[in-house]
Amino acid sequence: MSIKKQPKYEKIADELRKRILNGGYDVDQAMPDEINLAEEFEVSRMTMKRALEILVLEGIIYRQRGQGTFILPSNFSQGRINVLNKESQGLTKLLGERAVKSEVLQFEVRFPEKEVARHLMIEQTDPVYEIRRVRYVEGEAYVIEHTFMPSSLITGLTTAILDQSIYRYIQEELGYTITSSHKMIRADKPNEWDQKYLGNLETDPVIEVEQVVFLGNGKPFEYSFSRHRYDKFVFTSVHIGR
Amino acid sequence: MSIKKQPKYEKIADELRKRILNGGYDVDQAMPDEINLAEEFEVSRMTMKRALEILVLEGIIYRQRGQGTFILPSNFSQGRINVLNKESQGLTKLLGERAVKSEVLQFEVRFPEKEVARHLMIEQTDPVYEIRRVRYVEGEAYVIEHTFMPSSLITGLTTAILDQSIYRYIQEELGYTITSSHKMIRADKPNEWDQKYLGNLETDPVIEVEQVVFLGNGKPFEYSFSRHRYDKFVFTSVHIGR
DNA sequence: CAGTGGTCTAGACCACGGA
DNA sequence: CCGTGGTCTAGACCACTGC
Repeated sequence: MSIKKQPKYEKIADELRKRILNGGYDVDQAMPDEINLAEEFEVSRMTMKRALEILVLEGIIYRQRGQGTFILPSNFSQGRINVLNKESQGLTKLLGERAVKSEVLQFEVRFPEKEVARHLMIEQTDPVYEIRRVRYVEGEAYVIEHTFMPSSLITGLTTAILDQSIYRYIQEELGYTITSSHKMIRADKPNEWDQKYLGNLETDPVIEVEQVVFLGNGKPFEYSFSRHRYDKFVFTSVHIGR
Repeated sequence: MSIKKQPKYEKIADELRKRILNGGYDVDQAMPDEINLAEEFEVSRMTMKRALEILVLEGIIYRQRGQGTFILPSNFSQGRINVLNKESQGLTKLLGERAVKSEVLQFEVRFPEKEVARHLMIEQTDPVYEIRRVRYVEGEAYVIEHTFMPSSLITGLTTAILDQSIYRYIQEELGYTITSSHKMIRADKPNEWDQKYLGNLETDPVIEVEQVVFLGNGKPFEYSFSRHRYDKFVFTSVHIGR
């Protein structure tokens, strides 16, 4: 449904990813070399390299000079919601079929503290929305979000929107693209809010994600603290190289 | 001191990173465009793109078609040790000047459980080292590591090495290169070991990192669980695009 | 030595944003 | 329209691995 023009290297990466996950290549031996793949997809070698590089960064394959390209057996199992380093979509999209509901605890406009203004790259005289929501997955509380957004940028927010997905509103109604995010992940002891709304015991830790999210025009539009139930989430991350 | 051949795009990225951090470019306006930069560094436009792409992925700059390349004000402050998504070096290197010491709690060779063998991509009949260490930074306990390594791959380990840095041994003595890692980060309640060795209270959470680390030849050599004091670490991660 | 992936080039063409 | 970054090419040359 996405009408977006997708570059060749992305289409190829998608196709190869599908093949690999469906067992289209033998795990025990090298995949076809990049020259053959380039011929098959009728692209230049550089473009094929770029497609393969995506899969390398996703941790799906590894490549070795003089040897070939090999599939990396997928590690790690589940049980918790897996928040990949490569996504910044927000819960609603992350879960797909599972029902996500929100309860709005706070929704107001005010002047930001210095720290908030700094992260949003605005002046302290530019008003921001301050929002607190509890997010429920299939009726169970999973996350408390505490979010700041510049009201001049994200206009027309209503509680009706907050009940659903802010991200969808920003992308579909306001027409912005969301391109990048900077996250800090840490653990913390539960505070009163966590205990009250996440149903946490005094001894249940929370995972807090402090995040700045950017639009395609380079402007930060969200500065938020999300406190997750420790038994429901895990954060994965792949690092390559040097 | 590194005798390694460094590609042009890395050298350029290093130089630009230095300039940006030293205030060499005005934050309020676009950096020189890629054509001019390519001329300055006497490389092709593609190579300059690649250098700039590194900085984009590091979250230092952002680029916009039709607009230019801009510096992204560095967000986030400190107080805890910052474990970047882009590193897999191990504590010793991460800290540099700060004194890191280890206390070896366990060091033996045995046959691995099924899960361990699976993550290390070996048979259950291939023996592994099982190692538990407490890592101290300036005399204070920061992390408990529980590590498995194939003994056929990482040969000649001794307690003397474990007292220092395993990674240094692998790279400098065994001559391997460490290229990538897959991490899962989660929070947990402290167990007996955490409370005993990290000096944690019953209510202090820990951050557990489950990790598989790979050598340049694609072989996993480490499967480990590191439990960090929640008040000493933070994990950062930058996500770009699409 | 042959076969692989890694780097780099010079240039074409496209897409987007602002004047 | 111009100036920016994004995609893609065809090919050269290099570096590493294993035979």
